[in-house]
Amino acid sequence: MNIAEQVIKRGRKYDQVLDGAWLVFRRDGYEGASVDDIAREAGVSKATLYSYFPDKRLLFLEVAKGECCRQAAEGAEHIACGAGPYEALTITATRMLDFFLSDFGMRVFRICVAESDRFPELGREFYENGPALARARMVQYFHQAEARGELKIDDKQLAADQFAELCKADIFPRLVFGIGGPVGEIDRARVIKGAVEMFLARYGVKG
Amino acid sequence: MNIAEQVIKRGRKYDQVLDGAWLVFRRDGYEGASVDDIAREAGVSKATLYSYFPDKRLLFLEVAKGECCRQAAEGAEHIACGAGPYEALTITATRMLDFFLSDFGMRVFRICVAESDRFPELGREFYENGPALARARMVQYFHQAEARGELKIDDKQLAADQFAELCKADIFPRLVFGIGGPVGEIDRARVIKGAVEMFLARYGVKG
DNA sequence: GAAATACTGAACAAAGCAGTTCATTTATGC
DNA sequence: GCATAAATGAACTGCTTTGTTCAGTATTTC
Repeated sequence: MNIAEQVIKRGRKYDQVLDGAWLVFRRDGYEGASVDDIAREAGVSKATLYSYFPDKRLLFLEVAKGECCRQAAEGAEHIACGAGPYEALTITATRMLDFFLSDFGMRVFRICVAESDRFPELGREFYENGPALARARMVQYFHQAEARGELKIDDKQLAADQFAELCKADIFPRLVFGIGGPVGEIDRARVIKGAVEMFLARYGVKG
Repeated sequence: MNIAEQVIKRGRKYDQVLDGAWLVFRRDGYEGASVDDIAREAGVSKATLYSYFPDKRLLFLEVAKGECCRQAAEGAEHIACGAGPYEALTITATRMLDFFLSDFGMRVFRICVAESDRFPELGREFYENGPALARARMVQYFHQAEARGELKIDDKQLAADQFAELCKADIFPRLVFGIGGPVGEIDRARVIKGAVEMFLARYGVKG
């Protein structure tokens, strides 16, 4: 299946190690995760682990990069389908919130923030494979919508950033700081509707 | 000066310890800061430190709480002064960005995110003494502005959250993930103008 | 100036950590 | 079935960490 990979990094339990490491890292963070824990969780001896990766730091980087790429691949579905801008934006906002609210999204964000001193390249990697891609896709959509006379946007990049940010209103601080229980469907709908309406009030073409 | 405090927590170098601890914690994070470092930085022996605080965890909590309160006190200046909504919102946005962009704001945010598992109460403390206060003040301003016929807002809380979020557009991700160098005055002006214009397009009363 | 209190510095125990080593076992290729 | 490569596990080094202890020194306080 992946002969090339097995040649490059010899060993059949390579993926096992990565999976276990990702599990432990996202559970305990970088410092909190001990190599013994990772080896145990991966069902692999520590010696095996160290035969793949020279040290903990590089293991972490490899895990994080892999996750970023996987995330980018999954998010590759196009952002906006047909219909009018109201529907397209609503769908986009829903997708974004799905990501923010997912356990995965939150973990990745937390780790990036916490370890960006130790791993400067990590934040960049995540940003370029996540938010930056989404933004590029939005800008592209804005061009099309503008050509159709649905929207009128001068600074499209800023508009994309604004929309992404609007989707986080209320919800994001609550998540990040752990306030007020789980975010319900009602909260989500309120924020999404608010974001779309605000965006269209600014950039929509009346008609 | 503060006799009461000195009675409660005896010892003359109490504040020295708090100051040193805050310095080291914000520089190295919770795990990264060693008690020896803190004691050295505070100019105090480790034994003295441990005579004030039973353990590292509680020292950190005390430091963090103190900083949150101090921050709340400093931010108590009223958010919006006279003039029209455009000017008032611009001033508010500028203040918010000042905080986000400050070394202090970023540190606090990073620590809250990183340690919110270990210290659940910390995120709440910060949120209620910071963002929540600012929001309350904005909601209050919205009421006044609406009474003056300047704005028209149904869900004022959401509007406040949206505005705060708009101020972070582009800038916040760049800071958090360490992308693209320092944020310049031009970037700031662009985002602030964009936030105010978008907000007024949605909630402003045409005239 | 003397008694009470706060502080120091250095050593200490106990635990946890990353990373190494190696004799032994297991799987793989031919 | 045999040779080679991969994996094991357990012990071990060396280091850092938190938190304690205590004999001695500085600072208050009256």
